[in-house]
Amino acid sequence: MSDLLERLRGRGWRLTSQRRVVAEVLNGDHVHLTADEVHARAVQRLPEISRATVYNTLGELVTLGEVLEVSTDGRAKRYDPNAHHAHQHLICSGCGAIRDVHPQGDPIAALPATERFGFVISGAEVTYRGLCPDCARP
Amino acid sequence: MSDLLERLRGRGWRLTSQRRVVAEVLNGDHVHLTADEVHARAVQRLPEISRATVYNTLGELVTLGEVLEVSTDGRAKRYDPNAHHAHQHLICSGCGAIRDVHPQGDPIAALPATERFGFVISGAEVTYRGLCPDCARP
DNA sequence: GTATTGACTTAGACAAAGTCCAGGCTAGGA
DNA sequence: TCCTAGCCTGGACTTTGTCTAAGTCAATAC
Repeated sequence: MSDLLERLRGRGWRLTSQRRVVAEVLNGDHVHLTADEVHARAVQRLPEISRATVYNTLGELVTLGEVLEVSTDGRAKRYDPNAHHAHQHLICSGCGAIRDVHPQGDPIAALPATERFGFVISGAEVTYRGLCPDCARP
Repeated sequence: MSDLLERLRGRGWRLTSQRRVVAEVLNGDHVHLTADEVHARAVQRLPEISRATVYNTLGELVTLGEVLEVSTDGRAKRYDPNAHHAHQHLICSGCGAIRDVHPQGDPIAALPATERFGFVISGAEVTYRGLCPDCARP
């Protein structure tokens, strides 16, 4: 946690109370929060923090590769602090619950050269969809 | 094309001029249009068609499994009429271009039972990211 | 400890994407 | 031809995110 903040300071980040709070919220017990959810939790610790600052900070963390942006449903983006461990997502079509999962093999390897159309491929994101045990119950 | 409309009529769909136009636009030469782009093209054929109708019709086509919704960048959703052929997407991080690609193997098979957490998995969506030949040029 | 300064933050306006609603219209069956 | 449930429209509204001008403050230098 303060690892993260120290790392960012080393990269020229100013260490403000707002950024500290956003980082703390992301590393709390809830993962995959939306920007608005991050803001709501941040406000509890720092009542005057603005929405714009939360958006800015999240955007910077994504740019710096410290946080992953996950587009689950085309609505609000979600932010995943677990960016340093390769993983994919499993989403419940019923209730929207998200779990981190670790499939076997590298999805990029599954794409033959003839299907790459000359692109330089930098990453692959896999989203599994299904019903969680609660939503699948009859 | 009229295959599609006949199929939908068989499912109890009313065949209105608005729905016909939306289906025609989707099957035109551009794939992966946003809802707004679909609307813009539909208006050229049927000037009084409303945005709400385009959104409703696209939503119904997605529900019926005739069209795929693709969330490329967390902004506008895009609609892919090629829903009956399993495929994934390759997106250029530079210009946003999208190509349909066909990876080898089934991504669902790559997810071991221990990583499914009791979910009933219904599908997997793979998004490859990279730079297209034009954007990769120095 | 104080001064300085440029990066950071704020409030609020704005924009884009999508949804909802009341009222009018119409495709398809009788 | 008539009827009616389902469909469409325009416009207001919501949600998510961005931008801007003015004020604030962390880090550095003195």
